[in-house]
Amino acid sequence: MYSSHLAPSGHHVPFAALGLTPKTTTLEGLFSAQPAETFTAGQAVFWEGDASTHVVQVVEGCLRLYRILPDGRRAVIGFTFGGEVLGVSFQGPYLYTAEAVTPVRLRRISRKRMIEVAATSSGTLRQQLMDKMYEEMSAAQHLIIVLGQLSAEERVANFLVAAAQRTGADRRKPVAVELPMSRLDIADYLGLTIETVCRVFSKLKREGLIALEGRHQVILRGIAALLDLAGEMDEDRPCGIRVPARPEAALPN
Amino acid sequence: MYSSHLAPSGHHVPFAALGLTPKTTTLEGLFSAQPAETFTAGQAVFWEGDASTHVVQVVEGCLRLYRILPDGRRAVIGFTFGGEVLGVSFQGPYLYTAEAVTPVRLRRISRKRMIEVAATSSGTLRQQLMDKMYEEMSAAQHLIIVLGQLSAEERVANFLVAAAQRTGADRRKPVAVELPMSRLDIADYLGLTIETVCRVFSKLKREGLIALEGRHQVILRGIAALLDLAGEMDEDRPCGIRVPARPEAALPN
DNA sequence: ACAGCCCTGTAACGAATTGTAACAGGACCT
DNA sequence: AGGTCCTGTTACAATTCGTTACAGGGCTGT
Repeated sequence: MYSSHLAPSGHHVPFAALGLTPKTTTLEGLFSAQPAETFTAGQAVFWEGDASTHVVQVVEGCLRLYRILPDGRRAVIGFTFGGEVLGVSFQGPYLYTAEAVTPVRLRRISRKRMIEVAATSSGTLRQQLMDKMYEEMSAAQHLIIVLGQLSAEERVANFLVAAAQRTGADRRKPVAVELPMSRLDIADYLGLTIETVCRVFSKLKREGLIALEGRHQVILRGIAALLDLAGEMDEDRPCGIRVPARPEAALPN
Repeated sequence: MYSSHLAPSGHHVPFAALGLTPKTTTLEGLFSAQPAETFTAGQAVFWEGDASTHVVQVVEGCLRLYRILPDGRRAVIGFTFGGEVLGVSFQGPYLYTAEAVTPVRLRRISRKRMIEVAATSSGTLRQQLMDKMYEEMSAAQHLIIVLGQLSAEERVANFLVAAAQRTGADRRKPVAVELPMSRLDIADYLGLTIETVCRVFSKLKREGLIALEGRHQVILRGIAALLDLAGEMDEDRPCGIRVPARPEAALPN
């Protein structure tokens, strides 16, 4: 989401040309050697609390990541789309359940193997893993701010803009965004109710900022306005106003 | 915040006894070779957006970690206390500003050095770094759930229980917890206002669950009840009710 | 000691969000 | 085609939380 160290392949050529097993010095190399597995919508890929035995790369489709609270509430932590990698940072049990929203194709590598390879290979793979973790961390902290500080409208605007960005579409012109997940998924992700999500969608539609094409497609018309609504929290755009620390130094506070 | 992998020191003894340079195979060893720096309350250790040049271990005191939003709102991401390590997962710029709440003593290691050592040393240090990242990730996701799903009262209960746990105090008996940060810090951390935090504190006090000793100390009387209020979200206690995926498989959803 | 300031606590009010309920629309089944 | 189920939408009532205002307490500096 932040950097593009995950170079769009094109790096494996030498090894492929030699007709050898795919090189194991990049994440792509490792994953591409694995068979693709298929999951139907609603099927779980792994469960919260299970030993994190694998690292997953989604090839195609959409996963929702969530936890269930003791009282039954559900917190959706995130969504994973094709081309994205999942669960790199898990030294302990999986922190969430991953479930297919749409039919999904994915590849898995055992964590054990990943660690072995990372320990022996050159620094490239290690670097990629670290980058992935940083991305995961960035995404988590972004969500923390969305949930902690933003209003319902701001949250939805953020969600839409983030979805648009994920597709790599450029700003400034209307973009059609696929939202394969249900309104409930979105609500549980944004810490809102399904009704609030609907209401905000309707409001944005009335204001001409978006258009709804069926349940799973939204067309963003006023991206600039949406970005504005989103508090421009979309990108890593630190508003690093270096407020000189208020001189409370002497306080025991 | 979750586990206590950071054993409360007592590990360096052998090497120190030999009078050798501190071993570089553990985090503790690396840090203990660094001089302790001092920060006064309110002073920043690093700024959001800066290149993340160092990894920090807080020796004593309390840091608050926060980001400022474009419109001036402040989101406190977390607090770091003595014995805890900070910013392990930063491959890119710092994601937040770290500022001393109380006077702080800390040690720093340059990230460059950390990477070099991790690359050459045995797996121990790498393992420790990964564990730290997993902890950071766990903490972030815990906060996501607190901010996204819990009510004001549940959030405060959670905060108190987490603070108690951090001290390593055992449940079941009253614990005195130091809260060096201000009410505003707590409010910005929990996504509430200062007044709401106060109200909930008052309510918990009325109900006899806590007692307030001055502004910076809380005595938890009914930890069981607080845990209950907190939704028992305190520990990594996954309520992994393996709900068999609702058979929406056939849906295009 | 006193004034002044900041942080904190309390209460009344209002706004934002949520819950409830009723209805519309599409997908699937028979 | 008709019926049923599920998702999504809208309106209205209920609740939570934020806003505003003000009072108390501790620390600072004169």
